[in-house]
Amino acid sequence: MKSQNLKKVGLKVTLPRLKILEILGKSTQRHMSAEDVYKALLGAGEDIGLATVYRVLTQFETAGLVERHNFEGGQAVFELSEGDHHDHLLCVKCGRVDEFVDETIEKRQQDIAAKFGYEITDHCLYIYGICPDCRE
Amino acid sequence: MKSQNLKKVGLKVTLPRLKILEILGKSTQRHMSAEDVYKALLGAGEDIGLATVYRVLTQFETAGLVERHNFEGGQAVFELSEGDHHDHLLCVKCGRVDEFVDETIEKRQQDIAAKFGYEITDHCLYIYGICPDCRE
DNA sequence: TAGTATAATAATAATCTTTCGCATTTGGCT
DNA sequence: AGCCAAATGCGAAAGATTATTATTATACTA
Repeated sequence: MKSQNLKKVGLKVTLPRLKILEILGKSTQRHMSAEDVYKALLGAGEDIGLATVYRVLTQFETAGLVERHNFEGGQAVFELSEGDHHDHLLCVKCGRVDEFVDETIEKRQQDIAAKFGYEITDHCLYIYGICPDCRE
Repeated sequence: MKSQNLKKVGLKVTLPRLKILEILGKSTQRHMSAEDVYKALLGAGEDIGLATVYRVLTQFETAGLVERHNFEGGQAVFELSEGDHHDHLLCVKCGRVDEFVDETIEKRQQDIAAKFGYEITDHCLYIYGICPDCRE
């Protein structure tokens, strides 16, 4: 139940928040910009302001319900957190996004951070390229 | 000689371009935002517009003279390309940036891209954390 | 070396993304 | 049902970047 998630992180259960969670969960694109979410809401007949979308997404990020990614191209995108960390492969032609997990890379990152004396808070790996479909 | 670099990539040798290259090369910060470069130019007594800085940096990026990074926090940063690819460690407290190269990670990325059928055009790995100095 | 076509710059306006401020509304609790 | 704090909506504002256009500088040619 979505409302439980919200309560758990100390956020009131409001219609905008539920609808935004629903959009993020149901959309065919896992990675959506605030604008994308806003348009999807309008399309679903919900009258929710863009400012609210931004505000809510930022709160969700802080609460750990969604992750924000700064891909190339100006706007940040958000995706529902599902416990598992993963990295991204992005097609520069069609915008397709694939996800992957690689334990070797994860471990190396830990090693590197340790070598430099950093305490890791977060990390992201973006591989840009041309996806199989766009290579003819 | 800097002017040779410019000619090589088909850009006219102009004062703004030379000065921007110089700033990027001499600054103590290797990673500068367009605004940083602009301020440095003003500080050096050069009267070059911010729009020109953006335009030139974008041209340099296209020409492969500089790399643009979309770190967290809104504005893009640029650094002089020096042949060698490297990744970044960033301190979320003080903004310090360290660079590293890891062959194991590079190889794994190739493997992953191959597995998904992507032809890599670019990639970036950002590890965010707290640097040794900021950990007391 | 002067003349000319073309590309680059400056300045400003425009655009795009994101955030802020404040009046109004809603949710959670009694 | 009723209150208080928190959330929303709307519009304005802020910040980053790009576009427009008239002016200026560069590269090339004679």
